Amino acid sequence: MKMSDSEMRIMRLIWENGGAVTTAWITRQLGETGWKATTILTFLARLEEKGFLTVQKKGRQNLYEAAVSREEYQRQETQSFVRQIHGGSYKSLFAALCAPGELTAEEVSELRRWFEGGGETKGGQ
Amino acid sequence: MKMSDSEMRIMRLIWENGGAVTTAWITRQLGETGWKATTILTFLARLEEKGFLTVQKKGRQNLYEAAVSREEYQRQETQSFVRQIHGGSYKSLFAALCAPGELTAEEVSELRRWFEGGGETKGGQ
DNA sequence: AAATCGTTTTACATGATGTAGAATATAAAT
DNA sequence: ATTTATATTCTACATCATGTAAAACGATTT
Repeated sequence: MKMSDSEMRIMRLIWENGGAVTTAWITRQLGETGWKATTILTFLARLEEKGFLTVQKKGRQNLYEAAVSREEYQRQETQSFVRQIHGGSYKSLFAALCAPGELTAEEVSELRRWFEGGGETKGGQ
Repeated sequence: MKMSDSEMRIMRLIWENGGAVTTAWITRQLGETGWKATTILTFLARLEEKGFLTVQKKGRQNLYEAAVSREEYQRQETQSFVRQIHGGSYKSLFAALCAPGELTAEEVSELRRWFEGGGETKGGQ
């Protein structure tokens, strides 16, 4: 299941926040988008249908919480991306990354260092 | 510009073949799909509109040729993928790749070897 | 009882995709 | 030259995802 750009924007907020959030809170964060309240609720409902959020009621309000972590989602998407675009070949992926102009020399050496260290990372986005 | 699954299937054939191909040739390769001739021609026309193919006429037949190499397309898609899913962070991408169960130990060491060799590859997908 | 507020339903336009018949142009056969 | 076969282009349409939000509903506060 994939999320649309708008849905992703909402998920990013929830992921960053960490815990459960109310519609009001989300709406506040999304102030600059100009999205109407019902529009936001539509996105939230779809995120729930798709299994990315769980909803629980507190009085008449909804509390939303991530059902899938950002890391988990990124893993899934990365896997499916490598399959789709690179025919499942990680070599192909790395070749694309290492094409001139893709990664800076610094990023490459960071990658190499990281590789030599056994690939343990928690940082990054 | 993105290509759909069906379009991609056709592009793969053309990329693998290398040179310019006729509709007849493509149709032959796609025998098992059961796609009607006009369906295939629709996909080809869309690929041209999107700038992935060039067409030239030879008599009343069309000759199609890739306008974008597979590598170029993969680079583009990889870039846009990292931006979209990993917020532009390569570290995030690597973290996703190295999550337990993503790459086999063998794949990791193959990648390391490849990396140490300077990242020159023609193989892979 | 009425007004308010948060949520759920329903609606709809737009664009991508898969699918292919109809129409057209053109080369081949008679 | 006329008919026929064939390749291509046009046109069409159903389905799905997405963005957008009004209408309806239910609980609560006034």
